[in-house]
Amino acid sequence: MQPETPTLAHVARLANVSENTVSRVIRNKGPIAGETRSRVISAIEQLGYVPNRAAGSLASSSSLIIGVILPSLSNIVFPEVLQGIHAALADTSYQPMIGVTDYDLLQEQKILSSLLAWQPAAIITTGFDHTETSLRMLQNNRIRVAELMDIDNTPIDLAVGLSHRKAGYESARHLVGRGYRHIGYVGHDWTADRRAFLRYEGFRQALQDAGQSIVAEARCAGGSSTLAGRDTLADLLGRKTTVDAIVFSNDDMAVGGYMHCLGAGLDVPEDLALFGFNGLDIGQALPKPLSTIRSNRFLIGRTAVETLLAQAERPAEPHIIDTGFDIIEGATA
Amino acid sequence: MQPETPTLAHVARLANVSENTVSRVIRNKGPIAGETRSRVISAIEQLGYVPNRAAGSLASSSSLIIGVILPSLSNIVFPEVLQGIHAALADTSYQPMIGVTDYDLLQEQKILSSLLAWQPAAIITTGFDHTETSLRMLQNNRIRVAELMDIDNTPIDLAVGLSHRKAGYESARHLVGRGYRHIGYVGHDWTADRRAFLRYEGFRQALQDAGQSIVAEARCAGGSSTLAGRDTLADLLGRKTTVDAIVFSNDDMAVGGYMHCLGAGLDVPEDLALFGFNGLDIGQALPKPLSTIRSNRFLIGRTAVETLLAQAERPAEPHIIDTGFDIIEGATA
DNA sequence: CTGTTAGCGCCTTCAG
DNA sequence: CTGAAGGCGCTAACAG
Repeated sequence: MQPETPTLAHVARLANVSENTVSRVIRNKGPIAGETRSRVISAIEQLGYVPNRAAGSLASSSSLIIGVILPSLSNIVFPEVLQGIHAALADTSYQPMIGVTDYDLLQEQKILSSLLAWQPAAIITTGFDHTETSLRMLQNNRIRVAELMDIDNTPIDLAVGLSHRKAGYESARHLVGRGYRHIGYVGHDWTADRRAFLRYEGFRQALQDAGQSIVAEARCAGGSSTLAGRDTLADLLGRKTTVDAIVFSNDDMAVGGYMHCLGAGLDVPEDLALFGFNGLDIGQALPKPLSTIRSNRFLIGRTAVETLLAQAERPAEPHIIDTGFDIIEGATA
Repeated sequence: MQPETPTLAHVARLANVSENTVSRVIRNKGPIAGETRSRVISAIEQLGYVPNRAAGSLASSSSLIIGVILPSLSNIVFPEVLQGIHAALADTSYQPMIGVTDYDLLQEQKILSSLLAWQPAAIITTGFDHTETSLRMLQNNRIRVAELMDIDNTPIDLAVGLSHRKAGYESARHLVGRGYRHIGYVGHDWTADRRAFLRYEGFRQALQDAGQSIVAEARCAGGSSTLAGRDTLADLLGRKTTVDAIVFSNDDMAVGGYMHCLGAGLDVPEDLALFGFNGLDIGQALPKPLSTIRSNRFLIGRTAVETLLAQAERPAEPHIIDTGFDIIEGATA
């Protein structure tokens, strides 16, 4: 009753050719007579044949899987990267296989090993921090590897992202250019988020280059969130330091800061200017759109996949693609 | 120079057993002498052996892949479901393989076919709407299938979610109970989001049962978003109908509505009460936490995986798991 | 408790 | 332009 699922052999018999020919038609490889091809194609359709990917992978020792390793899904930034990856994969036969590390390098290593067991065509991961073992696995494997988000370092094969250091620098320049002279910082824990730290570094450097310094700073424990942004800004303002502008570690925190100002009756930006990072929708939907930096997450994901698929061989030299960033003027700074 | 990647045969030789024994140790299957097992394990570790999943899948005609089909990644709700799926998969050897349909059933069918080509252990998808072909593929395949989010219908195998009709009903009851008598609705396009429609239906029914009706309603074209919520509420209020409370199609829309009130100088809930759906963090970070319904997305994903993995065979009767919902009182209604 | 024997379905290599 | 042969690495079924 279960109709036996068709294999290459079934298609071949029906089309009166060898299995090999069918395989060639499917993979668009080698010369095929037009007439033969159409005969094969109609046999495939007639049977509703779908190739068994496991068999294909085993025989060719490489699969149509793209391994994707993300630090988190709760930060909307990474689903957006994933969207870009999906968009680029949509018209191909590749499928993403996903792992989430929770910002834990050992977890990354475990996931990497599971993913490599599928002999994926490429691995996409985040940042430059990996365990020794992870690095070794990646290097002993000639498959392509993309490291996303950050470009302030040398990748194994390909890096796609933006300079967080530069982005941090520019946010300070923006505020200084607008005449703010008492600039503070509100952020979250850096240990898991090296990029937030790089932005902070750039920010500090820019203030220094402008003859200023950070007048006050507060960081919460744990990751970024709107609630944490609200509470951490409240903390900082409780210290009564004179502050006229705040750079936040990202938009989540900044939106939280905005909420605090609303609740506390502070006018933004007259009483306090706010500046974020990422350019999330939620920031742009505030009564006054958030001044921030757009970080093109979708583009990062899409570009990575496009670049990886364009060339199956790992290039001799590591390659870096800067997807850039833009300042969103907004109305809060 | 490339150290040949070790296979079962290498491990077997080193441990002085047959390949089969190694395979049994790895899969924890069949009786193995303790001494043999530890010899095999140390050989595995010594070689850094990682099983080739493609070969395993081919031989067993079933893989450690869980196919996951989501309608979208831009709505934070689905990444949250994905988190739940990941959490339940974390300590297993299963890997999720993900597809995104953009709310298009034909796209779902294509993704389903690609996923099935990997002979996954199970398929997790969303809602009850599928093409005929998709249904046939799922039914001819004895693998387990979960349909998430919604339980207002009969699933193929397993449904995990909540009754959106009931949730809509309860939101109206809440508002009526609070004394609101001029209740409106602000939503987005239902054609792609059947669940939003079900909530609306329940909402309408509850008002009717209470001898009331929807005094005004506005729906934007396209999906839900904070910006759309802001603009659509503005539209509705522009009509000058008397309204004292609004039920939104979800929290994104409701947060947008809150933003409109802030900008327009309307006091919430004195001038206008707002009620959402989902219980997103952002709603709870508003100066007044949003009154809404918590929909337990993480739990839905986790429960689905746990239930699917608990039993490899599809049960005789379709099964429904209600993950429920809670009213979050909040301060906006 | 362990080993032997056959494939799983496809792709690669080599002939023709 | 097409076909035949062999094997990818693992697991299932059966012996012993």
